[in-house]
Amino acid sequence: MDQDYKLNDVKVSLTPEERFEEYLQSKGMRNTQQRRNLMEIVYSRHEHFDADTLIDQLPRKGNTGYVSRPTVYRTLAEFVDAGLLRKFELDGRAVYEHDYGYPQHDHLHCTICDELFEFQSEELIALRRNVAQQHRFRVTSHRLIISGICESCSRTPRRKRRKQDLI
Amino acid sequence: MDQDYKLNDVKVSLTPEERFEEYLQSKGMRNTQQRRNLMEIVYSRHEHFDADTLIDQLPRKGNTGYVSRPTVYRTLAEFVDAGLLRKFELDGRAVYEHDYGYPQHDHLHCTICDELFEFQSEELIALRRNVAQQHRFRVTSHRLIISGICESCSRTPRRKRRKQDLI
DNA sequence: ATCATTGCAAAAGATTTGCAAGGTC
DNA sequence: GACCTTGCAAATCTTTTGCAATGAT
Repeated sequence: MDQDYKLNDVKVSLTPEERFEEYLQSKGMRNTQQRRNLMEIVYSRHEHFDADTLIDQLPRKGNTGYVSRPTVYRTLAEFVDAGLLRKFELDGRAVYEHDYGYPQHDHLHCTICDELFEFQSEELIALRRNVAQQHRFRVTSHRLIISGICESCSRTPRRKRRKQDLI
Repeated sequence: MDQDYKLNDVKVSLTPEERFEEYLQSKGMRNTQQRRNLMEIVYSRHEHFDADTLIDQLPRKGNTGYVSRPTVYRTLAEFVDAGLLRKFELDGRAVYEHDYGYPQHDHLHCTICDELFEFQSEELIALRRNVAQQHRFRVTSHRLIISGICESCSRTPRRKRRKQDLI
């Protein structure tokens, strides 16, 4: 919670909590216990996650800190809207990652262990601008995922960590 | 149905029908009327489509040429497996496009009219190779979607053609 | 005749919604 | 106190599956 919200050349003046607070105020929304609980878990580590992973990290029903499934989905959408999280689709499910205070990047996706690795490329930004210009297209964002097999899985094949396997 | 299955520098010797026939034979599978029906519709035009769009183009239940929803899904998976179609996800639903006989390309996605525009970029291939090399990653494929607003929608804003709107 | 394939009905998985009860400003 | 938010239950949307009947070779 006391992390430094700078990474590489991206600097930000507000913590994610502060920024969310601003967002809520500007929308006439309220900062509830559930939203604070989720904020804390989401920012406790810098990793890609989906709704179910997040729910698994929450206290179970009946315990303090519990947040219901619909509220998790609703709050994730708010985090995205507030610019705190970025959302994308992988194999038909939604994946979230930190956006606020983190530089633009893309992903390598290992189809064996299901891990996501980040990389940055300025050439991609140039490419994107060129393509858009040729098509007279006004770009708002892009998503590049390179799929394959990561170094570790090339050496020591591991089984894919999948939802079904956890039952 | 009598198209020329060459585009740019990609040449193929078999029609999609022939290639699918080969695939079926090699797998001990049978060429049924349903599969032929779907093949014909899928190759009647070169456009991106999803399962529902395809089903909408089929005759309704009770008419000749009808194919049930489960069979449509099963057959699309076979087309992908046979290398005839490529599949990707957009806004949580599966989108298909011609693969066999068509060159590798990526997409611009207009978030207003929901249209997909294709583009090719050799720099992207080089970029992909470089990134993979740096991460000792063995690439099998990639997917780049640039989102924004197309030329036509910048001039004459149109409403998004969405499933819900058709009811 | 054998065995793949189909259509039906139902299930499954992820996400969303209506609404009454409760919480925040 | 006004009204935003929550949790529940149920709905939705897309895709998948079990299975008996049908069809292809």
